Amino acid sequence: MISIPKGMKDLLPSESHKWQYVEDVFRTLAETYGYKEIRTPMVESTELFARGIGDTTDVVQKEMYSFEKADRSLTLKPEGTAGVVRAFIENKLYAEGLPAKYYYITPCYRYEKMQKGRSREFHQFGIECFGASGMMADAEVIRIAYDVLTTLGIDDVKLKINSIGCPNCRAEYRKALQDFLRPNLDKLCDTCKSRFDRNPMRILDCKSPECQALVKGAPVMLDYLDEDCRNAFEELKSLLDAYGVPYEVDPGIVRGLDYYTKTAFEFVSDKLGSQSTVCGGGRYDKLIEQLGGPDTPGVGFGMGIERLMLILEASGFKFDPDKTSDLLICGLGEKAKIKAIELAEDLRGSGVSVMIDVMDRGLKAQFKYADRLNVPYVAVIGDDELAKGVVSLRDMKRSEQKEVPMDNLFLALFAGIFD
RNA sequence: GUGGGCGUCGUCAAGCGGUUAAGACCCUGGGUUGUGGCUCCAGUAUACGUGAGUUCGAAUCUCACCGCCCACCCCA
Repeated sequence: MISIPKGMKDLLPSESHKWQYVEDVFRTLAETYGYKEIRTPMVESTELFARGIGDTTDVVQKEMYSFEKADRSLTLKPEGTAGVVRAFIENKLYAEGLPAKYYYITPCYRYEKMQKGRSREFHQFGIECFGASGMMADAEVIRIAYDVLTTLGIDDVKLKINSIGCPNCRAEYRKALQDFLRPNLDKLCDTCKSRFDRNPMRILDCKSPECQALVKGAPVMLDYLDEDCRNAFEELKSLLDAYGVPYEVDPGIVRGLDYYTKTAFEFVSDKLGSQSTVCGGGRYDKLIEQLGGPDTPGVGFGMGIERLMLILEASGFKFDPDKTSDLLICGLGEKAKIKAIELAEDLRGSGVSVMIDVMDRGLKAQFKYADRLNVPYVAVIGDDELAKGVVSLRDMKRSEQKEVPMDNLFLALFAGIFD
């Protein structure tokens, strides 16, 4: 047997309607806020991610699915933003006027060890808003993510926000933090020692108790924001208030992708095991320029669909039952089968979902089949019905049956003849 | 890359050194030749992850490998 590669998962028919529902909620909401869908390729130049995400990040250093083809290094997209930015620049979409507002639904690939809420292929939907430097955009982006969650009935996810400043204030903070930690450098855990130079901010949310203790009283990024960044953060908070989005400030939120500036946020849930983030995002004012575009600010988020599903399952969300068809037509005998096909085609032309048994089974089996698949109506055509020009239409829920003229089948189905 | 847990029919799940390896669900057929869900009966299945070892004898004990899950790390 050839089995599925590790870290991959089939989305089976019994689950797909749930995904369709969730994706539809997102799509609809994004468009409600004026965002348009953009679809970019699965495969991009490796360099796009190396430069965009940052070549010191874990994602780029050890998690990318990269391969060589015709002397080019290509990579399966590990996240959604870089591709959208590339498309924005390459197609000169900035010439169409700003802001540019896009949403996407895409698979992403990261070569990681699997656990709850984490797989090597995962799906993400997200939005990007390019061109706005003010916090109105950040607040709107966060509001949309919040809207998706609440529309899906999720009320126990917490929003954490932070500002990680601009390159200027961050450099200063970084120094202050390193000065604070340096005396105890050798007491930090091994991973944190290696973080000290590379990314000291990560030490702040290390889980080892020793590091936690050493980090107590460390300087906080928020205290090192320059005036512009500080004002922006204050403005963001009041705009979120205006939108009615509850949040808590968490100085520990540090996004793992290098391109973030100022606003950083996460929606976290306690239903996800140790992978608590269902949605993450923030502002990236230098990314577009860094990738060769005009100096254009941006802000966006990505939401993990698998993780969203885990939350929905855990909170007992009731999806609409998956209904296969509206009607099953049973033709008994050769002539009746032909008639069944004609009727079925006719109804399908009117948008009704109709099934006909293709296994040549007995009537009883066909009724079982309809029952198993939750088909609400069954129409039987036998010799009697053929002679009279009717079908025996059965309402499966009520266990009631009536003869209906063949010409009237469509009307009968929607006129509530069993009422 | 580093830890921990677990692998018995399609699914759930007994069994813990000697059994024809239970049971339930699912599926198929039947209980008046054209009617489902409930009930009754019957039927189908190459189920002990793989390979060695211990033993008269292994699903049951040992080891290795593989796979799955969870945690560290990182993130959606």
